[in-house]
This record gives sequence, C-alpha cells and structure tokens, in this order.
Amino acid sequence: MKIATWNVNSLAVRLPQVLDWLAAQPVDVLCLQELKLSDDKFPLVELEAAGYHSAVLGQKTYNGVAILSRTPPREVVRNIVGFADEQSRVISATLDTPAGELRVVNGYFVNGQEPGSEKFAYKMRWQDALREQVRAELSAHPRLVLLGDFNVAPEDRDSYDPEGLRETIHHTTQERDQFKALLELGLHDAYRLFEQPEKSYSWWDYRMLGFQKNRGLRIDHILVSEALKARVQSCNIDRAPRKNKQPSDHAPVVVELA
DNA sequence: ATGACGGTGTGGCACCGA
Repeated sequence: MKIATWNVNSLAVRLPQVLDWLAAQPVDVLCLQELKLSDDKFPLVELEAAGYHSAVLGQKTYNGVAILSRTPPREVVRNIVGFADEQSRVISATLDTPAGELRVVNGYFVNGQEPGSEKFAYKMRWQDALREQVRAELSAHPRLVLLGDFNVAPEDRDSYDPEGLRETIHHTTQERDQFKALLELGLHDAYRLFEQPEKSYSWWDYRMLGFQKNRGLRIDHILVSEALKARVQSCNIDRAPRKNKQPSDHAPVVVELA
C-alpha cells in the first residue's frame, strides 16, 4: 500500500492534476497541503467520485490541509490541541489500510520567511507545539506516519546550494535541530532508508528556470515510526507532475508500506 | 539589496510563498 504527500499550491487550480495523478498512481492515502480554499469550497464530490474519502481543514487564501483516503478517516483531529492558531496547518486521522491501522499526521509547517523575524519565531513556537502533539499521538498510536511540507532541508545534500544558502531560511541550525528533535521521538526519514539519486529535491522555485536547472530543495518529507520502519518498501519523489502545464512548485513524495 | 514566478483577493496592485 502507498501513502503520498503533495503540496498542491491551490487545490482549486490543481484539482485536475490531482485527479490525473491519482488515476495514474492509485495511492491508498494522499495528504495535501496549501489547499488555499475554505471547507465549503473543498471538492468533496469530485474526490469521492475518484474513490477517496476526505478529512479537511481548510482556510481561505492561505494554508489548508487534507487527508484523502480509500477508507473513511476516523478520530480526526484538526490543528494542534492546546495551541491557539488562526492558520490551518495540521490534520490527523486514523486510517484502516491494507497495511493495517495507521495514524497519519499531515502538516504544512510554517515557512518562517527569515531567521530573526516574527514569522521565524512563530515557526519555532509552532514546531515546539507540534512536537508535543506528535509525542502524544505516538504514545497512543505507535504505528504513525508524520508527513507533509516541513519547510526544512534537513541536511546539506537536501539543497542545491548548501554553502551559498547556509543559515538562510530552510537551512538554519534551528530548523535542522527541530527536524532532528522530531526524529528523536522515534521517527525515521523514509526517503533516507534507501539509496537515492544525488541532488534529489521535492520543491523548485518557479523563477529563474529552477526546475529545468534542478535548483531545488528537499523539504517535503515522510517520517515513519519505529513500529513501521521495517515495513517500508520504498520511498520516492515523483517529478512527473512538476513537468505539467501550470504545475505546483512541489512534487509528490510516495512511501510504500508492506 | 532586489526581483525573478505563480496564486489569491483586491482593485488598477499588494501580499505571500520558499
């Protein structure tokens, strides 16, 4: 069975591409970020026709996350419990899958703009709260997947220019320490469980021919808990949708579980 | 230091993303 994450940068614009992709890659679960639409604008009917149930936390214009699943999501939790947040960035659900019952936590992590900014401080606060949420989720649900747009390139090899971009946004020690702190909860970066091509990225700037020149970052991640680690069969980035007309700036990441 | 591209909502552009 397969689980995927994809920052679609507006589901209103990208829905046809999402439906095409699901037809070509019939994953069991697809977690979306940056819906950029309110719940009432969510294309429930179209996705049901494609064979997917949805759990949604929408927001007008910015943010917004959803879990699409072949089976109905259960025990849905929206955003971070006890962390007041006007932005729609996290949705969690329990799913019955061919690989058994899984807890899925789908996050659109804060961008942070620039180290030292108020937005960067929010990024750190938000991650502190998310980590505690994940810690609690893990103790209740050992079979857990945390995935989404983490807005961090965890290591130098996850960036097209680690030297030139050192300590800039997505590359700071603080952001990388936050990522490590998630791993220390007992999570594993599924992509790095396997040998991968060099210069593998999941996001490329729309500007300056970023994709054509492969000037990208690997910032979309799938972390699996210890209980699931041995069941991971593969993890890959699907660059094909980035070649579409009107693409998202992110590519889907797919993990296969036995 | 700035903008490049693309989406949204507004209103003739500004803001945000990464």
